[in-house]
Amino acid sequence: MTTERPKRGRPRSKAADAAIEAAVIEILDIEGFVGLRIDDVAERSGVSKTTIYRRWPTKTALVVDVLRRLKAERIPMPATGDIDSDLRAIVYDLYASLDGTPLARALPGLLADKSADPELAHAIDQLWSERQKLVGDVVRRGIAAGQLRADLDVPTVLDLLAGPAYYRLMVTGRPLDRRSAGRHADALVAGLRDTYSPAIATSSGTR
Amino acid sequence: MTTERPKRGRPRSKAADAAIEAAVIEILDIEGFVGLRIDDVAERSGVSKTTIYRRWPTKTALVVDVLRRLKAERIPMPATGDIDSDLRAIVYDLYASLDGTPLARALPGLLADKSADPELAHAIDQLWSERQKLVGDVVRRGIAAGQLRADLDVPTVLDLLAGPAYYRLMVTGRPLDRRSAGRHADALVAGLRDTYSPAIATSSGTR
Amino acid sequence: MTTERPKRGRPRSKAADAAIEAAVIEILDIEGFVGLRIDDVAERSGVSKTTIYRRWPTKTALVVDVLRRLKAERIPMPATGDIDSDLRAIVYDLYASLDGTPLARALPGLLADKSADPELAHAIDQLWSERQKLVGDVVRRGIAAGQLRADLDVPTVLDLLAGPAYYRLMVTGRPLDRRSAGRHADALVAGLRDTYSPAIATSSGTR
Amino acid sequence: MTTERPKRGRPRSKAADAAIEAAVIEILDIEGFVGLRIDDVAERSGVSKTTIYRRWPTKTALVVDVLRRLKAERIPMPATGDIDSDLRAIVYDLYASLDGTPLARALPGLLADKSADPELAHAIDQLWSERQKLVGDVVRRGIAAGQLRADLDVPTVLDLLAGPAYYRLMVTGRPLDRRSAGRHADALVAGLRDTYSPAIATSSGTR
DNA sequence: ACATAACCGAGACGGTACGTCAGGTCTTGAC
DNA sequence: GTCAAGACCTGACGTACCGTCTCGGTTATGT
Repeated sequence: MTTERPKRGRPRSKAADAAIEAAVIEILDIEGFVGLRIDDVAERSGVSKTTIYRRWPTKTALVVDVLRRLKAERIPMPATGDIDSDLRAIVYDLYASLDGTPLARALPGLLADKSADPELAHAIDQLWSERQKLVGDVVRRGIAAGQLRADLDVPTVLDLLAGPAYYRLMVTGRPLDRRSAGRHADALVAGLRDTYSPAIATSSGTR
Repeated sequence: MTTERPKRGRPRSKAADAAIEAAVIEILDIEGFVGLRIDDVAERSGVSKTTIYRRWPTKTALVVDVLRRLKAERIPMPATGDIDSDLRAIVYDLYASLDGTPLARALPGLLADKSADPELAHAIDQLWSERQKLVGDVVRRGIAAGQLRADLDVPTVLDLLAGPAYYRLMVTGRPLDRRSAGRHADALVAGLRDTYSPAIATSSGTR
Repeated sequence: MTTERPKRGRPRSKAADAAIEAAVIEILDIEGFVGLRIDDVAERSGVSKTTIYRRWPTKTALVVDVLRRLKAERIPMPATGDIDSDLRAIVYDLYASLDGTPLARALPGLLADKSADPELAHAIDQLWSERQKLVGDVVRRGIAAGQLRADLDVPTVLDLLAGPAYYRLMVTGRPLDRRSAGRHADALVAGLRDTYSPAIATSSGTR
Repeated sequence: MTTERPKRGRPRSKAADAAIEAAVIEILDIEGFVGLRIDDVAERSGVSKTTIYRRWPTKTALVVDVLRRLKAERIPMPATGDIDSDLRAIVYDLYASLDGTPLARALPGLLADKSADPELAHAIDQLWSERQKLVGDVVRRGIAAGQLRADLDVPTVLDLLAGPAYYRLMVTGRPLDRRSAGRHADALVAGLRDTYSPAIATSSGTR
């Protein structure tokens, strides 16, 4: 129960929200974040610039919020307990979320402003926070259960899991398809696993 | 011999070049790429905007070129043949080059425009190309020599080596100090190595 | 009897009218017409913008109407028949109505829009029409009675009587106090009077 | 010799000045001051908005300056010494300057902002200052020479001379043609003159 | 020696987008 | 049907930064 305030005055148009969101996504897909102009969003969505600025103080805030809502729709990440398949699922999921999605089109531009804008930094961090927490739990459990190497710490593993994807997206520009996701997952998962017994099983059984 | 043209007229001031470069680096450090204004570069360097634009067609080209020259100063990467220490050296070197350097301050902004500007994309790629080639050779040799797992391919390893650093730089914003470089190197090198004998050596000897 | 229709629904609040009028006058006094914002009128009067716009189609119409009502309160101009004192009374009255009154604060702004807005033009003209008619009668009688120079026509006299006051109000900005009203009246009345006998009386008797 | 400064940098385009001025005058004539939009001035003159704003901080300043330059072109007012014809010339000249001229189209709008903007007020006052001084001299001499009534003071006469014209321009909207100028001049000049001998000449000779 | 050509500093210029503001309309729930 | 609240559209404003252009003036070389 979030207070359910009486709601006086004309309520904000939900249609406007939807139209704006749609327009942002479309333009993002065509022009990317840098090429996205608020005037264009206004025109394409049929909503006035005033209305956009009433809801979001700046272009950046608008895009972040649209992305946040998209993110929210995603189904929760399955955690089976099998460290191998869980890590693979995490990697595949990450790649899918960055392959041709609005997020992928917007990220480079957003991250460019991040260091200069603390509020933006926080907002962006929020985008992953939830998921990162879940992934962290999986990793922690894996270490505790002896499925992952004991010399690993959680933040390091998170960096290793996510890094390559963002690197491709922003630096090399190479595709983030399932195939490359598979390669990264293979190499990482094999390397992170505890190497005593599973390593032998791997060397014979994997691939 | 690059033609050695007759050189009529007043030669371009070398001092201007130096002053511009210095100004760009300073401003980059304070403001980052997005906040860097060429009017400011002109004022700070004591060089006129005209002169700047005579040499570089655009702000982006200027910054890329400054970075390129910085990069060129770096000593060549040592390749000892010992895959373990070579990979570690590569990782440490990468982290050092992204920790508080002008490159680090400029990268997010440059990458933001990359997808929309093919020329910029090419210029940025040039920045690493040489080094990437060297790293590729090391990895290739490691695989051929059986020091690295046989199921790895070169591009994948490059992504794994470089990804985490860029991820930290641009996404999480966490520091890229030697400590974290060490953690990443540890985890990666252990995982990438062929797991038969070296794995045992590692499990007992590392750290 | 204009039928007095049955009046369905909630009757319009008379209190709202009063509050709006008061707010307009106050704001006019502080900000003038240009600086008067209807949002401010709404807030200050405690009446909603909806209500204001239900009654007046535009900011200009609102202000004109408020002025009209103020004007209506003024006591009718005394016409004694003595051309001298009548003209003086007219001038004094005019000056008083423009010295620090809401009308004075609003006029420059209203007149600015006048030429572009016929309806406004008409509404403003209405503000004086009645009084102008009375003044016209006085002048006409004065001419007919030989008290005023025979070569004068009514519109010219009206311009001469009123012009200086508006000129001060809008152009020079000098005060419209009784003192200056007296000076103008003296000069005008003396000049307009028939010059045969009264002129001699004046030259000896005035001041 | 006003130092003739060395003039560094690209000089301001005189063509731009001319084009802007012309555009302002044209638009003023069609739309009046209120309807004049900087964007339109830019488009019509072929000069960018930036350039306009570089020279004048605001629309008002622009218009005032254009008017000032127009005013400057006017030939100096002839002062013959014959009070009668001098005053008539003054009145005719004033009417001509307000009949269908850019000044006339701009004035109501400018005066509307005058009371709220001290800088504007000063700028507007400057527009007449010179001429007012000359007229003042004529009046002063007339009084000293006994040609004008001794009970008159200069400011009052200035108000009487100018007032009716502005009143017509802004309040009644009636035309300011030569005919009405003549009527006002007749009435005023006759009234202001010393009434002993000239009055008789006038009553028989005028018209 | 002196003309020529390219440079340089200063600063105006055109263009594109930004974010803001005020007027006037419309929509909701309450009365 | 009116009211308060507040969202909404329109159209203009003034600002910021980019990259270009135009001056007057400065070096170098080449005849």
